[in-house]
Amino acid sequence: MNYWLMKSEPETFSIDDLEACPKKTTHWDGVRNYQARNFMRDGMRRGDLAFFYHSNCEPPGIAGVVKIVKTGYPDHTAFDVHDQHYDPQSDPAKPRWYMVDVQFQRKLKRPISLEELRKYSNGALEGLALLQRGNRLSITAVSATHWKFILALE
DNA sequence: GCCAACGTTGGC
DNA sequence: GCCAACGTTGGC
Repeated sequence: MNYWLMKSEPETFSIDDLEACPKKTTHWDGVRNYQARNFMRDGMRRGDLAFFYHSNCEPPGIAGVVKIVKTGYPDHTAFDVHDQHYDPQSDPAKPRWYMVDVQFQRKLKRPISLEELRKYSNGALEGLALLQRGNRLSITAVSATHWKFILALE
């Protein structure tokens, strides 16, 4: 079992939006970064858990927990000319971009803000990818130790 | 294969 | 809205 952190701008798609989805499940489309793709295509396993992180909002931070319920498969939005995430260089015969399905598990009892997480950047959360300088990666790995520590902050 | 220009992310 | 960080693109 692995742990992850997945960012989303709540104005675009929030944890409440996910909870409102049929079966509280959706596909995590639109990722157009190779490192993040590789995590979804090669790293994520069914049953893995991920923090749902709200980015580009006030305050940014971890809002809840989701579960990976379907492993990596081609991101069809890359094939759709009318989609915002269309990529002519991805074609169904050789897809460039992948996505997974995630299911809502729960919201945290209280959101854990980035500011709060940073307090531990030189301590218990040292090495957490989210806190690495200038990390804009939308999907990152979380160690089991860091996962437990963050949940204990609730 | 280098690297300048460009586009995007995301905290502030 | 600004802008630093940094991934990607494309000319050479």
